[in-house]
Amino acid sequence: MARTRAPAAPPAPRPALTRDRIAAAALALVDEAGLEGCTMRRLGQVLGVEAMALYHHFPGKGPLLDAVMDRLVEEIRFDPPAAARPLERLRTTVRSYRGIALRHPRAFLLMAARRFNTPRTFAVYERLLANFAELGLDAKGQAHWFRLVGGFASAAGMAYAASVEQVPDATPLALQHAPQAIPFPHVRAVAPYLRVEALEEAFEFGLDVLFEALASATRPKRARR
Amino acid sequence: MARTRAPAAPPAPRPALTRDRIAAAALALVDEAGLEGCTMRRLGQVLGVEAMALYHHFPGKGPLLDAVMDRLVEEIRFDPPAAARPLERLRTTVRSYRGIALRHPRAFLLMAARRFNTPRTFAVYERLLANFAELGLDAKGQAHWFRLVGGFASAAGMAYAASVEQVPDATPLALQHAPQAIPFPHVRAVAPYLRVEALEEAFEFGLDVLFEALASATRPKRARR
DNA sequence: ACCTGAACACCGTTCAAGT
DNA sequence: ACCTGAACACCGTTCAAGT
Repeated sequence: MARTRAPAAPPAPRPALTRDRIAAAALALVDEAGLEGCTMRRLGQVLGVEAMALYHHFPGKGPLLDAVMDRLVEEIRFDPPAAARPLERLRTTVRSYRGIALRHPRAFLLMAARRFNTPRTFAVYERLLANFAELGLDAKGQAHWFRLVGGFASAAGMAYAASVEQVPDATPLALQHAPQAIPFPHVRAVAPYLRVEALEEAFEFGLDVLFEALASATRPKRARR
Repeated sequence: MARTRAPAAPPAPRPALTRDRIAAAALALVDEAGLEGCTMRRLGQVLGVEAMALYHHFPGKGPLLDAVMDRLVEEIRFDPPAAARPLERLRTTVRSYRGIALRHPRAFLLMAARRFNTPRTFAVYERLLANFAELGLDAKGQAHWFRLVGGFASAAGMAYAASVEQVPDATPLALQHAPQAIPFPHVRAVAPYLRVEALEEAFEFGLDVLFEALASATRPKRARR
């Protein structure tokens, strides 16, 4: 019965339970076990505490997931204005947003499916929209380009997540494993370029198209020099 | 105890349980109760059967959700080649894909997060890629433009779904309900154009940008006339 | 204030049994 | 072949109780 670990020492003076420690453990658990594997009970177990203890720091699982998102958006990179031109800084930011999917493929769904609802995530919106504003876009233009560029980056992250994720209920993926068996000629021909190894290039292609269009939409019409 | 409905009649000669009837009921249940509300037990109840009976038609919930996706992709519109030019037919198809979110906001997440894995969904890929091929794109170009245009449409559908969906664990949405309280000037200025009422225009804006770029990328270089 | 333990109302799925 | 009923191993969350 007795576990061999820590024989007689005081029962592990575990660090105090805080919102930050809980959110960090939750993200780690999602990374390891997936969103459906991150349960209040397992999370409590990881933290050496009963599941119910978590409810003293978060009113429920929803707000806890919001805190996980707060941690994810911290990985978005905003270069200082002096670092490069507005368009190039924006490109860095968009790349880093999609890059979250590479490090947290199982958590990225939160970014794509949950609303941004916390002050931290709103601050991210603020910096991002400020960057669009720097390009000379008015409020409507900022919204439109944000939806276009942000939507594409979000979908690109999801595409990566879906490609590497072995969700338990997924049926076998012919596209990835047996392309020669596909009875559709176009799909068969394109399959190599839809594989996970090709996602990086496809993302950069899309970025180039979008930023070229954005550059030409925001370039001053006269005084072109 | 006795229910008033159907007093003494034979116990409702319910139609035979088939994969199609189950999938249709599942989609209706998702539309009504959301993805998390569509449980095997409730679905059985809707169909007048024990939950376990469903396992005789589907090996599990994953394949059942694949069947729901099969029903969703049936709503994607492919106009016949005679109807319009390839670019305009493609635009119709992309619009109709994002339109699924308008009719099935709670089910659309399946399209964005689950892999296409059934013959029916592969047939959709085939018709879509064939349309890209008509534009003169090679296999890699088809893949890249599919990722770009399809990703944008997918994200646009998700944006709509997230805007209308009252997920139970969502924290109050300041952006939608109390924009004047937002302490971020850019967010506050742009908020009106991010609301659900503005999504249609933002989607059409994105479509215009993408299709203009696609048109210029596939336009024959010489013989421009 | 912070955590526990038992309980409630659920899940998806397995398995043996019915017809 | 098709469906049922009981059971298993889970969920998120409530509530009363401990310290």
